[in-house]
Amino acid sequence: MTSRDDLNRMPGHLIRRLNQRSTAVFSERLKSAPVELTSVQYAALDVLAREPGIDQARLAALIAYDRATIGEVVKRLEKKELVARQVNEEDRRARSLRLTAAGETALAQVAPMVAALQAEILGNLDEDERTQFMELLRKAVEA
Amino acid sequence: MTSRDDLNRMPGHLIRRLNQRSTAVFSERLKSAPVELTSVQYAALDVLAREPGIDQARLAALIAYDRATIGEVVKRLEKKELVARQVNEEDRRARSLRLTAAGETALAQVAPMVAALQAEILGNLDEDERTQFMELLRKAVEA
DNA sequence: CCCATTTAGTAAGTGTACATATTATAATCC
DNA sequence: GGATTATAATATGTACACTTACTAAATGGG
Repeated sequence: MTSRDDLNRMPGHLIRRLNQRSTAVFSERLKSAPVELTSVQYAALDVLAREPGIDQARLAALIAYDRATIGEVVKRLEKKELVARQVNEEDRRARSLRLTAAGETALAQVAPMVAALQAEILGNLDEDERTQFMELLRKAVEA
Repeated sequence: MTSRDDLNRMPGHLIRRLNQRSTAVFSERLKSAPVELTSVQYAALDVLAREPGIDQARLAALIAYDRATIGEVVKRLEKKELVARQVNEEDRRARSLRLTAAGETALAQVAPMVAALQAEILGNLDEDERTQFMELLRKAVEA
């Protein structure tokens, strides 16, 4: 007999499925938010609140994306008027990024929802398992 | 002081980063393959080898994707002549899918590479941790 | 048998995600 | 200080990934 279910023993496949679940939970919960955001958009806002004035390259590095993707994400956030972008006069290649007032408000409203939904992503695990899993996850992702 | 590093304590963020690592390892290793495949394309070939003749809806269900995405993936595999698609005469809405000879060959060549790269995805974990992690991952993803 | 519902696939639209190339600007080296 | 090199952003192209809407075909109930 050939081995059944090979795919479901592969880390790559299971990781993809968990990520899928993660984004599904995120967008489902965010539907009831005053401002609808994707998880990437949320991550960007979160970082910009902590480090106002950084440019797109630094933002990309901080949330672990390539610059091209972040360029698109920022463009959409700018369109929604949650982020303002201006040429950095010290380095005219760079665009300095900041939250707008609406961006600050949106982040404040959404942050608790995002925090709350995290447990649901790992809803099949109990408290202990979740802690354990997070520890291993952190280690697996380390530089 | 505000809490530093919130993002890096969130399952969602870490899961995304691990998935990112997973796909990066996959495409990096597959560059030296005789046929270059994405991880989704590989998953599709793998399932079709086990269950020849299934339609796109069933394929989508087995690898946990939506039908629209699988439609695109299959279209590309058909273009590469790795998969053949024909109208199911018992249900003319459905398209019956099979590997071509080239598809069988490609899968046979690539399967060992894919199996080998899985450990690398969790390369930051030791043997024990990997086992543990896989157990929790499986549980987290369960229906 | 006929209509309502369901289902398979496709189409259209949005949003990542990344590689590669190009442009503008900055920094460095000779 | 002019050429070389590096970097920020944008542009282009490919491949997911999902939602909603649509078409065609099958099914189930009355």
